[in-house]
Amino acid sequence: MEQENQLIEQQVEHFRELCNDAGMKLTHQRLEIFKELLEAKDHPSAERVHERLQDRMPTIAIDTVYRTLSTFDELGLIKKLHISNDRTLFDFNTDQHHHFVCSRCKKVEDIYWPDFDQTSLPDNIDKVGTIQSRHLELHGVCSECMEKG
Amino acid sequence: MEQENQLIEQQVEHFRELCNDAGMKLTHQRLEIFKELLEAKDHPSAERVHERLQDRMPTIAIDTVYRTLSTFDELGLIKKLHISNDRTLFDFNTDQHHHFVCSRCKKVEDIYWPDFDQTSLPDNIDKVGTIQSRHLELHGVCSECMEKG
DNA sequence: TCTTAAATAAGAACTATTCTTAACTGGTAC
DNA sequence: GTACCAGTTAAGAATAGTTCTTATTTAAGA
Repeated sequence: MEQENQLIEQQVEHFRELCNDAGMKLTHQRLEIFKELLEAKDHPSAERVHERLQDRMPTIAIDTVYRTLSTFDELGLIKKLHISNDRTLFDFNTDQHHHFVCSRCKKVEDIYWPDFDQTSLPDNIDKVGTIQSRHLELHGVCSECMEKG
Repeated sequence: MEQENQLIEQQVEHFRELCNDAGMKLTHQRLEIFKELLEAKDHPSAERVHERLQDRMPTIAIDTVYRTLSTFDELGLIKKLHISNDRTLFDFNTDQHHHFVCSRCKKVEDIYWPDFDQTSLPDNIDKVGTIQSRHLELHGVCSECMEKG
């Protein structure tokens, strides 16, 4: 518990610096959203994040959540996911990884595949442009849904 | 020209069978949208498809375009693309391929990478679920945008 | 030609997201 | 500590892509 608090304090300090470097105010709202994403292990929508903040910040506006998540995305703290077009999901895992999407329950799971990350792209890719990132989306049926038949 | 017409006639015949097999009426609207997608080499939105049909079918409703494209998606004739979350794009290329997305001009280009298509997925992927398809998204800056500086 | 279930047009409705505006606040200068 | 100000927020209106509702039309089989 001591260690955990210390770890969080470190992260908050890191966030404080980030805000400072970006010339951005460290607001209560931004800090709480930042703390929330430290704990999230899934890929929530903005609405879901807003819901989770209700206990601590009952008056925070959904607009603020959208705005803050977009800001964090620009800072590289998180990534927007465009899996289905009805809502944007947010990924708080900044390690290089990919995604599995269950076509039944719509669950999204992180996939690590370092071997693939290191393979070089097709030769003729230069003609297309300069590649900055690669993201693989695997679609199928997750184990839980498979068991349910 | 003779050959071209013949080729289109074959495709239309193929479409007629598809409708028949699916127990679906071959309507004027569906046929025109099908013909349109035979020629499209890009990744248009539903609105864009609707625009392109204006000459031939000035009274077709945007709703019909959305409905028909969804139907075609379910039939496997086309694929919905969720690149950015502000609009769904449609991919009329049914060959196995991937996509490059330019972060500046937002252009989407098809990428073929058969070697990757044949590599087996990570060993522990079975734990996650049964994989049915893979789709790679490469992000970067396209050659045209690079030249512009 | 008749019948009927399916499909369409038109526009209303819906929903995720962004915008507008007035009030508020973090950070800095005094 | 206090005052100031640019940046931020809350609230709700506005926007835009997409889907729904309903009356009308049509493809396809009898």
